[in-house]
Amino acid sequence: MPPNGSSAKLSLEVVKTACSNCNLRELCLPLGLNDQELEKLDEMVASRRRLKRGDHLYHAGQAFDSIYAIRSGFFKTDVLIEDGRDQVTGFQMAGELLGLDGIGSEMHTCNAVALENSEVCVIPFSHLEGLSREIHSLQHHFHKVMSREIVRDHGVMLLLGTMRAEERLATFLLNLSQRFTARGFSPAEFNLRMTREEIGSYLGLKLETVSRAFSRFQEDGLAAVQQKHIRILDTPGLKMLMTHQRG
Amino acid sequence: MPPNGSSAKLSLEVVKTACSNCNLRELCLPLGLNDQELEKLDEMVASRRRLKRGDHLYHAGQAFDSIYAIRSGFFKTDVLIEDGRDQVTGFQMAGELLGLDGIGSEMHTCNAVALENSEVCVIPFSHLEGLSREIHSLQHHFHKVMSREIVRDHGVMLLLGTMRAEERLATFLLNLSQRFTARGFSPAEFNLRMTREEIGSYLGLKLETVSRAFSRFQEDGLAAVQQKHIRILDTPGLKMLMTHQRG
DNA sequence: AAACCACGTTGACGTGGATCAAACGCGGCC
DNA sequence: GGCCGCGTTTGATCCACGTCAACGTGGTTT
Repeated sequence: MPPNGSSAKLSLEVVKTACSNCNLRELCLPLGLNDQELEKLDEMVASRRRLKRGDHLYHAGQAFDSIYAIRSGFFKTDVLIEDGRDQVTGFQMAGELLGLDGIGSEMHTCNAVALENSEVCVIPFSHLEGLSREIHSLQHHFHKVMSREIVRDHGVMLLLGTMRAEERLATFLLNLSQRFTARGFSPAEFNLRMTREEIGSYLGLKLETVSRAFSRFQEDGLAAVQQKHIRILDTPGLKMLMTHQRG
Repeated sequence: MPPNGSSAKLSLEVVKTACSNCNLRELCLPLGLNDQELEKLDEMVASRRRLKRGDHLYHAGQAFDSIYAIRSGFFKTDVLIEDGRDQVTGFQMAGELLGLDGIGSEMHTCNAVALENSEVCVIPFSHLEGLSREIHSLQHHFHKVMSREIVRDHGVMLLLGTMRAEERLATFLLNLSQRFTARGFSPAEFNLRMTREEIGSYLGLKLETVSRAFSRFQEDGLAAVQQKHIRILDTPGLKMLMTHQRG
């Protein structure tokens, strides 16, 4: 069984799985709410949606009316322009929100694609705005989530604007590791859900460069890489790569 | 007198210049509010702050409690990390908001620096959250503003991840042009407030590359460039550069 | 007006990553 | 089991941009 393979084991529970008994509530929107607030939140979550690997949760251009909380699975978001250029803007995992990009223009501005079989909670945005007028802590937490998304994007801009290939990949691996850890998985060992090309698109590199950087990590004893299976061997070494270097 | 030179002429008006009679209200937070809602907004804007060229509005690490609406002037925001790397994450002009990055962690995560003498409205964030619980349209508009910031960042990621130097610069110029236009200035002629190095940092290029790209635009008749003064001569040509090309 | 200084331009050269190309590994499917 | 096809690895070559260096320019100081 793969370290954090959430793909297998179809859960049979058709039971009411609401925010109040969701084990992601400390990572997701409910954070900081009390019991009765949580109950209100339960009512807001309109429905669930299951997606198979490769399915689109939404497309760029599609009308926006809900945001989505990932219950399980793994997604990428990407933007593409006429001439065929394509940029992966992020990879999202359980507990994270999708669709915030659509609020501003009332339509989605990127594509969200499941990279493995996944399930999301559908949160009609007007309900969220309504409820966050009632529940201060929900309002505040939602603002924090949006703000953090902006900060995350700034981090990616820093990466794309100033880092060299291996620094980018090291940063990427450490970020994944940290997020897996927060979800109770191994910090050191995991399976990538995305291809080299998708990693490359996210990091502003070509797939060959990503592959070579992985090989280099392997040579240098920083990580054991076998296709999509990653084992981080030297976290401090990767951190060094990420921050240091230059000059 | 430069086309849109807001630098000179210190206005002596100490008059009450509130949102309700601010000529930026269609670009800024008040958008879509009715008269009585606007009055409430007036009360929320706690104070003004004037900054001279080079002054910091806030520093990374500083405690967050307010966001800022630019009344006049021009800013940059940048993040920098230990090893000296530095990424300009945006340039902001009148009517735009600064400080959204600070909500998530209760402290600012980037530096905001005035690139010319500027004035901002100080908006205590708790007041904004309070008022947006009362005024639905304010709440919704604020969410839109944050969302658009995310979308803008995705655009920059696309630029940094996939474009070549001249495409980046063309995109940058057209974006500035469009924003100046929205503020009633000439779409074709303006003065840059930032140095080549700052442009380069924003676009993920070195200052020499920026300079060369400007020279190339000059040669190709796309724009007349004289130090900081820019005159766009061939907007369609720049658009072509921006989107097309590749392959 | 001379001297200074920050910023910008231009040239020569080096290099990291892109591109092109070939082979390999692995899972899916008859 | 053997074939097929996608994803990955690896090598050889190329080129856009970075680096280093010299010089130009416009604005400010004295």
